[in-house]
Amino acid sequence: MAGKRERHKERTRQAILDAALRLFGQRGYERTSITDLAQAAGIGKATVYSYFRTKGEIFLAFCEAQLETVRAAIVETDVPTMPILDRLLSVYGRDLDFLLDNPEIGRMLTRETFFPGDPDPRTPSRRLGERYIALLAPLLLQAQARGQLRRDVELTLMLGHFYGLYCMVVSAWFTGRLITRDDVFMALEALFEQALQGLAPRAGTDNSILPQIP
Amino acid sequence: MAGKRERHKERTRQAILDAALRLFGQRGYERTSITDLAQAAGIGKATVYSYFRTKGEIFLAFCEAQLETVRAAIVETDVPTMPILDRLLSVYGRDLDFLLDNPEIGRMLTRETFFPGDPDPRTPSRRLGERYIALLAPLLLQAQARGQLRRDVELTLMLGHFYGLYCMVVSAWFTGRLITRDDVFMALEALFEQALQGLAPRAGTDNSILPQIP
DNA sequence: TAAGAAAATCGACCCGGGTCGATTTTGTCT
DNA sequence: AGACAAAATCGACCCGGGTCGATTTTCTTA
Repeated sequence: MAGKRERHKERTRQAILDAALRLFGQRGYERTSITDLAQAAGIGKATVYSYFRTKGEIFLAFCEAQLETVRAAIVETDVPTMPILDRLLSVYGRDLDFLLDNPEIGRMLTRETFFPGDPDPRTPSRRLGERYIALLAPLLLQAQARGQLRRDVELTLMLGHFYGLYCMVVSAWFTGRLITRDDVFMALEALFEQALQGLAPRAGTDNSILPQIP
Repeated sequence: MAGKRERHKERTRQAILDAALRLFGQRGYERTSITDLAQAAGIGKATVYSYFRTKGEIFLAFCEAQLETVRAAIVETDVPTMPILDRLLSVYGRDLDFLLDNPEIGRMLTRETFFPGDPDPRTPSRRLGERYIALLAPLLLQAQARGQLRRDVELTLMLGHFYGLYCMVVSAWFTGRLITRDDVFMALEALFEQALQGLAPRAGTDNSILPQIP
């Protein structure tokens, strides 16, 4: 009988995550103490720390489970034949919906994704970023192949471009510059369009009719 | 004699900030406790809290002072006649230098600027964002007036665009995807160029020679 | 199955951020 | 000057995240 210990550990770990799911959802992250989690999981406080190194790590594990759902919905509703702009908006739109529906979690999660507190690069928060890349890279590659995107730009940079604009929009929501889902979504759309069209003036745009000042 | 009390309060406040400047710089933020600050400022611990609401607020006050220097250098070296791309790079380059030279402070500061922990919008971290806007808006307006930027795009959106890309680059540094100052700077330059040129294919670019796949 | 090693558990504890309420200082009014 | 109110100060305390080391449980192997 190989791995009775393993199975037991796995069950305990899951018990902690279950407790987190329930308590975080119920009282929120801040108002849930490690002791609470330990009690709900039926173990001692110190034992929690032999499963997770910090409270934040529990939170991230909790988030990964949540995001699994969101991501599933994303790939499900994605329509590969649509223009890249629509596809991108649809992908990020899902994520935005989740954030706006779960403000407290959303705040912490975004924060941790873009600017992880722990400088150590082998921490779970990195996986969140990687997940994004894995999700978006194929979209962009396809769009490149179809001539909807420039081919002379490194994939990473293009990915970073859209990712950065998304980050900006979320940040604006964070800081109260954008409030409703519509505000946020429209800003994202406008920025993505700008990214595709470019901010430098193009011939034929009405902005070129004004005289140029040297 | 109006305001003896005021003057005294001001002096105490300054004493705390001086202590912060010294101790944060010496031992770092995390390793400096409120008690340390209080001792160094020659007051009781609880008194600190009648000047600042949280430790983070002290940090932000400390940062504002630091950034004052950086900002001064920025406006000083800015050359209004240069192309907008160079001006933007020069502005953000200053900031990047500061971040890279002061990693611990830089990490926390950026984090707090983009994703403030306190949801309350009247907190000092907001001022950091506002400062940015005040710094960049004139640059962009001038560039618009000179025909270097599209005129049919709202200023806020354009500002957000560059700001977002900057955010992305800093985030990539944070998460160890970009390491050296050169990495970071080149990425920023590439992204800004993309922003100006657009990511959609343009006639005359070598990317259009490949066959298009419907 | 008994002994000893390795892993898991947990209560007691440390530490630091933040609060409370009693006490002192300062300013005001007569 | 003296009495009174308002503001400022601070030591003692609370709370929660995280650690330590002694104790218990499980696995190994002979």
